[in-house]
Amino acid sequence: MSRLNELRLIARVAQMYHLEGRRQSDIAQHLRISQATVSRMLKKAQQEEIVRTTIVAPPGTYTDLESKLRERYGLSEAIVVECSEDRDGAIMARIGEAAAHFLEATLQSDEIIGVSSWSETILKMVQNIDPGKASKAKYIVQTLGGMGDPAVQTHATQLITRLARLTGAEPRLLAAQGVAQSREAKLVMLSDPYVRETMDLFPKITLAILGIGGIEPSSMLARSGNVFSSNELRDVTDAGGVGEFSLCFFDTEGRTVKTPLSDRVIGVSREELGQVERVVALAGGQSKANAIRGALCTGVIDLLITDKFTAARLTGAENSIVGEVEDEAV
Amino acid sequence: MSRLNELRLIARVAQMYHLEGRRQSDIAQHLRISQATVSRMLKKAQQEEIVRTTIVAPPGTYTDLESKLRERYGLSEAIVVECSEDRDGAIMARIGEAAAHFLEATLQSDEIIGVSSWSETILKMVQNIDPGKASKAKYIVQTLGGMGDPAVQTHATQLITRLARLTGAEPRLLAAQGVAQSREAKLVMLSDPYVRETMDLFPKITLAILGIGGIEPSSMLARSGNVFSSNELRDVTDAGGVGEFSLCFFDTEGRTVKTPLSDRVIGVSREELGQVERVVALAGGQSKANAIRGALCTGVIDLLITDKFTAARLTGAENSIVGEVEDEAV
DNA sequence: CTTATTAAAGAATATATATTCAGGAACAGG
DNA sequence: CCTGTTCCTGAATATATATTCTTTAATAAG
Repeated sequence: MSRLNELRLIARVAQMYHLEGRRQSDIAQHLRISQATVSRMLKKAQQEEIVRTTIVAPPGTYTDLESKLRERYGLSEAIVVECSEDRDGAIMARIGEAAAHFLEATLQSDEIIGVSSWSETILKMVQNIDPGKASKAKYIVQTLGGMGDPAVQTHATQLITRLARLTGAEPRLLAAQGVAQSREAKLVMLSDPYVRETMDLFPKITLAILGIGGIEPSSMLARSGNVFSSNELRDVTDAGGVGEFSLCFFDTEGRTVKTPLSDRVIGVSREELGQVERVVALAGGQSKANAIRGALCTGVIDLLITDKFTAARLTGAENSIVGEVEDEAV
Repeated sequence: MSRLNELRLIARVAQMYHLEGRRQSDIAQHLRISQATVSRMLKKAQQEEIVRTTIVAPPGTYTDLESKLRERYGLSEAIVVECSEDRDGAIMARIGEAAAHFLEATLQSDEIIGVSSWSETILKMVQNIDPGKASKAKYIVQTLGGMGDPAVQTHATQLITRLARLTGAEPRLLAAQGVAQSREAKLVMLSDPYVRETMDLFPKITLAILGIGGIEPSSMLARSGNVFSSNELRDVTDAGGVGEFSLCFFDTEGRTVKTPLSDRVIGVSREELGQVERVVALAGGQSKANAIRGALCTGVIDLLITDKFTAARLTGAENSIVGEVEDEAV
């Protein structure tokens, strides 16, 4: 019976503290007990579930999917964005916005940011950065050489340069092909002092921003400006490759898939990425689910920004998200 | 759109703080923002009602009735106890228990406690005090002389003495009649050095514990050991008197009701009670509702301990309490 | 193109809260 | 009737949190 009286007092203390917003010392004085006791009572109130705290996720946020992603793939953070339709265009736009906000909010001074230049999602991110909202970064480092068509290279250069301007950082471009014609050609390029200088920054990158690519010959070949032959791609898929970031290929379990191609890539290595403090991946869309899953299994990625549809596929919660869900195979 | 991204971040911060129990600085480090920002985000989360805190009153407690009592009568605190049946015996027992716990929990060292000796509810309180749980008080002061029958006087003395022992205090008895035969008889008693000594403590009382009495001739006369005549009581009721504490009579609005009787009472005055830091009243039961209402209106009482039925009557919430409610006139 | 004004953020700091510590009492087992 | 043990306090203190202050930059008005 006196337990009830004790709980009543605790409930009253909790009421004064949480609902009336009074200070503990004020409550203590009011009830002629010590502040320490009030603090202990409040702790007990939590334990006894006399106070219950609920987080109401704002509509359009997917706290649960984010939690599942974090737990399942050991991510440091996950951001799942609302997206009305499961179309790549819309998805990339939403992810880009979220990534831009994330960058604005959490960018620290003097960071060295590595960017794998030619992902469309990253482009969307850059387009959405509010100039001045992001604090000063030090360098924006291009972590992968350009691809084929000089026009595309220009885009990459512009993306890096623009991001550098937005963050007040110095751009460090990688004036080289992403994929050299041969191992020898790669060595030649590496001997270029400018290339070297940029690549020497790779181990100093504090924040890497990656796109994740799938390996469907069609898009891959197109994107790469026909640097790869169909045969080379088949080598990758034959070895189990399901996707890549910065042209580091991996299989479903996230294991590195090494092919002759690997030796020709000029860009940041998986090992170097593993050393980076924060690796952020931006990716979403039906076709990429498998690639993303593999990427997450590499353990390289700290933070994933994706859309709700992809998040649902990745967590096996296809049927639990609000709104229409397609039962696309994963 | 970026507002959503901001809210998402806030929700995540709230989640980490409230659900995962992480420190703000930890969260700040995790998200690469300053602790100050986390603090601000958490405040915003409250404002935006992303975090909702609820106090779940333990079953058997009546937070709502307590709030209403506090608000309606300007009480510092109110305690409403559970009580299965609306019977005076059960009610007094429950109130006594609650009062005992209250005293144990909130008694400070070196307090001077005034007790109006002959209320049965107070007796129940004393019976329920856990020896040693209450900290040391200084004096237990009897604030009203004994009533009629010497046997009853003995009870009063025992109550005071016992409470004194339980709290490690020194008992200060009022060796006098509660109601003198005449004004002259009162003056005689007041000249007694022991009586004087105790009464000199009245202004120094830091905590007064009162019972509240109604004025039905039957019980009142019985209780008083026929000190009052029916006529005297009629004087009181004719003047609008509805109740008393420490034989200070008042009407429905809490105004003092002064009759010739008043000059014969030997006990603490209403004015002296008004000066006391904490005045606790213990009272409940159908028959006393009106008296309690008047008592609360005097403004003398800081804290009321009562039962749920009485509380409901006092707040006009007869129909809103859980369980059976009698529609007794108030 | 200036010059207020506002907003937002982190560093420094003030304030509030949690925890450690020491003391006292109850209890159990010698 | 003693211990040793546990539990419970409040005082002192360590720690965490809120706020102030200052800087920076954006926006609006002149």
